[in-house]
Amino acid sequence: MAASIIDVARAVGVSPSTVSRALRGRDGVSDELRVRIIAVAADLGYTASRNASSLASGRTCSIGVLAPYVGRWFFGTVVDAAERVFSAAGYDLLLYNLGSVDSRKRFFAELPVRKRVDAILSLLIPTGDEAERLRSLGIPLAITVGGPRPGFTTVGIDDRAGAELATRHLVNLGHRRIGRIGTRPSAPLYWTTPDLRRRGYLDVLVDAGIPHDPDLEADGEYTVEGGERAMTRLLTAVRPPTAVFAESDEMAMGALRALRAHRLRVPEDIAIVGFDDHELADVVGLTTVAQPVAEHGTQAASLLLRLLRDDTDVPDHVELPTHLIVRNSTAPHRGSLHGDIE
Amino acid sequence: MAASIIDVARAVGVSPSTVSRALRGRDGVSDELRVRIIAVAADLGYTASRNASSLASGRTCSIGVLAPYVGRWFFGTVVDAAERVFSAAGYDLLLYNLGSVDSRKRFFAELPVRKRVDAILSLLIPTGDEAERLRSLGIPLAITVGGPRPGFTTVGIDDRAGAELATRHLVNLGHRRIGRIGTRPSAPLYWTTPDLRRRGYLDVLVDAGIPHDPDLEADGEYTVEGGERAMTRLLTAVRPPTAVFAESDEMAMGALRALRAHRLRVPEDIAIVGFDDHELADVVGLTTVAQPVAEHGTQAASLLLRLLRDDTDVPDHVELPTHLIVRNSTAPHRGSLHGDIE
DNA sequence: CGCACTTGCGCAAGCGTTTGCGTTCGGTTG
DNA sequence: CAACCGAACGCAAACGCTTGCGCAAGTGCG
Repeated sequence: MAASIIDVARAVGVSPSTVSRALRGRDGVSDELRVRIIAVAADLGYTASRNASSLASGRTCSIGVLAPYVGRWFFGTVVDAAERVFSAAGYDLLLYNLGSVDSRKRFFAELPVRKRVDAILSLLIPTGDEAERLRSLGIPLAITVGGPRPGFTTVGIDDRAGAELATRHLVNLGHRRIGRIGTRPSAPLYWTTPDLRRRGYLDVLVDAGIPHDPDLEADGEYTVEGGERAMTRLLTAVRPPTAVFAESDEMAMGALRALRAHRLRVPEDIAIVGFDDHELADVVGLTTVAQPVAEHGTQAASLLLRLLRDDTDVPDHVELPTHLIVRNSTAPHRGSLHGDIE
Repeated sequence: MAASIIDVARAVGVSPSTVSRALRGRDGVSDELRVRIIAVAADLGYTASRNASSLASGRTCSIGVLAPYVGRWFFGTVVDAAERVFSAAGYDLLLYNLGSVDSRKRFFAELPVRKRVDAILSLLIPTGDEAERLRSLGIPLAITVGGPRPGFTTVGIDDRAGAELATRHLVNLGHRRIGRIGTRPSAPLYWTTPDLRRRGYLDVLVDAGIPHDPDLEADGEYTVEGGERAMTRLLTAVRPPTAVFAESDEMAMGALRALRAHRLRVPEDIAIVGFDDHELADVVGLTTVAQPVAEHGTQAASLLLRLLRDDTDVPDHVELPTHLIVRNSTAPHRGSLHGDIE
C-alpha cells in the first residue's frame, strides 16, 4: 500500500500536521526539520492523496475543460496548450468531451465537476441555461471562443473582422459571386459566435455594392464532411460562386475535396479562403485567415490561474489578432481585370 | 453552498447512510423510501462529492490518460474516442500531456495519479522504468500503441505488416529506389514501436532483392515539420529516391510540402505513401496504410472498463486491421514498364 | 528579571462520503 | 407461541489530509 502522511510522520517522529506543513511549504516548520521530512517523504515515495487533500482544503488542484470534440485540430491544439500551462502550475486537467447532445445534456444536468474542479475552461459556447448552471458553481470560468460574456473570462478573436479580411480579399481579387459556407446558430450545438463571421461576410458585400444572394450561402457542420456537403450544394446553384469563404479551414478542405470531385480547379475555377490557419492549410496551399490557436489555450489558462491566485486586474476579455495568409487557393477572378489591390 | 448528503438526509428524515444507499442503487432501502430520497436529492440539486466518495470508497471513478500531444490528430482522435466510452460508463478523464521531456519526467517521478485514478490508458510507450512505476500503482493499465507487453493490456496494429503493405505497393509500382522517413528509437521520447515499421520496410526490400541504401532513410519527428525536414534531407542525396514510405501521414504531408518547395511533382517525380489514413489524407490525395484510429481508443477504453469490472477472459492484446488505400500520391515508376500488379 | 512576543510544533476537529455491523420490527417457521 | 429470520434502517468508524488553536520554549526589550 502507498505510504500515507501518517507513515511519514511516524518515520520522522513528528505529527502529521507538521509533515503537511513541511511538504507544502507552509511556515511554522524549522528549516532543519523540513529538509528531514522532505527526505523521508521522498524515501517512502509519498505523494499526498489529492482526494483527501481537496476534501480537507476545499481546493482540488484540477481544472475542468469542456470541449466539443478533442479530435478536431482546433480543440486539440487549444487543450494541448492549456494543459501545458495548467500542469506547469500543478493543476490536473479533467477533460469533458461534450460533442454529442446527450453527453452535453447529461453534463449540465449532473454537473459532475461540482466540488471537483477549481475552475472551468470551456471551449464551447454555453447556452443561457448552461451558463447559468456554470455560474452556480461559484468558480472562475473562462471561454476561448466567442466574444465577451458576463460572468466569464473570455479570450477570442474579432470574428467579424476576420471574416471581413477573407471576404475583402476575394472582392479585391475581382470576385462578385462570393459564396459562404459555415454554420448558423440553427444547430443545437453550434459553437461559434452566432453569426459573427457571417456578419463580416455580409458587411463586405454591402460595402462592395454586391447584392446578397442567399443561394450562395450553405451551412453545415464545422468539419471536412460538413464543408464538402455545403460546397456540393453551392455547386448545384443556378449560378455557382466564383469564390467561396469557408468559415473554418476544415470546411475549406472539405470544399476542396468537393471541387476535386467535380473536376473544378482551385483557384482557376473557384477560389477558396478558409479560417484558422490549420496545421495543414499550408500543405494544401489554402489561403486563410490565421488566428493563434494555441494562444487561445495558453491565454485562457493563464487568466484562470491568475483568477485562482486572486490576482487583481485580471482582464475579462483578451482579444487575439488575426491576419490573412495568402496561398494558392485564391487568384484573381478570370475575366476580371484588376488583381488583388490589397 | 452546494447541498451535502446530510442536507438530503435531514430533508427526508433519514440517516446519511440510507441516502447513500438509495442514491447508488444499493439494496437495503425500501422502494418507496428510495423514490422519495431520489426526488428530494434532485430537488436540492445534490451531487455527491467525488472526492469524498472516492476517499471513502477507494474508487475514484476516473481514468488517467497519458498522451504525448493531444494536438496531434492521431492522439486527439484516440482520446476523443476513449472519452466517449469512459464518460458513458460514468468515468471522468484526467488528461496528462506528456509531450516534453520535462513534463514526462515529472509525471513519472511524482506520479500525481496515485490514488487519483482507477486505471490508466497510455498513448505513449513507457520505457522500462516508467512501466515499472506504472505497474507499482497496482491498477489496470492499457497502451494503445506498440505491441503486447507484460503487465499491460494493449491494442494496436501489426506495424511491421502495415509497413510491408506500403513498401510492397511501391515495389509493385516498379520503384527500386525507395526512401523511408520515420522515427528511430534514438530520440528519448519516441513513441512508436521500436523499429517495427522500419523492419517491414527493410523486409520488403530484401524480399524484392533491392539492396539497402542507408542514404535513403531519414529520421525526424512524427510531425509535418519533421517529415518536411526528413524529405528535404533525402532530396539532397546523390541519387534521391523515386518513391518514399513515410511512417505517418503527418510526415508524409510534410514530405509533400518539401517536394512542392523543390518543384517536384507527386506522383510523377516522386511517389509518396503514408501511414494512418489521416482525416485529411483524402483531401491531399495521399496513398496510405489505413488503421482504425478511433478504434484504438474505443477498444482500449472498453478493455479497461472490463478489467475494472473484474471481467474474466479479458484479452491482453487486441490487434486492429490495416489496409492500403491507394490515392493519387503514388504511380508507376517512370521508365518502369510494369504497373502495380497487386 | 519579568514581560510580551515570536517560533515551532502537536491536538483535534473537520471535509463529505461509504460501509461493516448492530438494532428494530413485522413476518415466517416448526 | 417461542424461536428465528430477513428486510430496512441507523451508528459510527474509517478514508487521508488540512488548519485553527493551544501550548511550550526561546527571544528581545525595558
